[in-house]
Amino acid sequence: MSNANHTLKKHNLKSTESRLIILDIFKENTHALSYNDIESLLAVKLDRVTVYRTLKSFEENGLIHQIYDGSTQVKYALCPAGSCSSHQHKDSHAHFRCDKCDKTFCLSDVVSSITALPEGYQSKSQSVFIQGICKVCNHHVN
Amino acid sequence: MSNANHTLKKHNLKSTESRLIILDIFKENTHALSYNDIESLLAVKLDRVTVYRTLKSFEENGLIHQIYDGSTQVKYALCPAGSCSSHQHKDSHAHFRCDKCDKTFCLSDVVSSITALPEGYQSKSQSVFIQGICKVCNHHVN
DNA sequence: AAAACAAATGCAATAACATTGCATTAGGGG
DNA sequence: CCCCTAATGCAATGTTATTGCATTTGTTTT
Repeated sequence: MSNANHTLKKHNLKSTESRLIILDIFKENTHALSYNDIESLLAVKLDRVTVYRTLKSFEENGLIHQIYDGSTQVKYALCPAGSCSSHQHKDSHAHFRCDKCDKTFCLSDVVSSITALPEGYQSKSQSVFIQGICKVCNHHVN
Repeated sequence: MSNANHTLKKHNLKSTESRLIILDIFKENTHALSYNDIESLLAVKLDRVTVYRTLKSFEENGLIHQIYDGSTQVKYALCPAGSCSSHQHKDSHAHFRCDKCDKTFCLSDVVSSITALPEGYQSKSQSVFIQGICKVCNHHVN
């Protein structure tokens, strides 16, 4: 059984062609993907609805998480292995958006801490969003 | 000259009826507002396009900033006095979304710090997004 | 205070993104 | 290999946001 196949099973997802294709796309791309990104990376055309529903099922089963990075479309990225379940997403790692290439990355190792919240507020989760220049763009200095 | 009038002038915005109405709505609401929120708070009906364009002009002139809080619509909130210009938004304060009432607030005093970024990444700005229970909802304990 | 000009507004049309219902197909347990 | 359920694809529709253009309004100049 293929690796991707196994991943789907592990997350209680029936292994279908569309899901394998989309999962593959995520595994081959280190940055977060919007619906449009995925569509343009598809070798075979899949129906729009199928893609949206696949993303939804992946998300509900803890395989990917949503990222709001200020672009008009929601983006998705693979959850760090074992960190998310169908019940709760713990995508509390940092997200980094590059001002040059506009790509958004998960930085799993970056953690944040905050000063105390005002009286009365209670925090359940927090996440940091960083903007700057990514590794790749920093090396392509013009 | 009214206070709101003065605020508009200060941000190089022509003082018009629509702008005064919308600015007023922001001043009366401490949480971030989406287009729909604003529409339903309007006493007088304004054209959708006018509202969107007003928000755009406010944002371009440093009066409000956008917030992406995971809801389907972009939200807007007043910028902390004097912190933003037409050239750059410094909305690096924390944003807090309440799980109960679904409102999103700016917490200007909450600051965050992060651990070092991976080699090659360079940060220009960062912001924290916190989810939890807000002040008001914490007091309405059922 | 009125004319003149530029910017803001409102309407209609359309674009961009996302979801629903339903008939058909395919995965996988038995 | 059959059968049942879940996944898929199509068509239709919903939601959010933007554009072009004619008209109106705010402000500057005289």
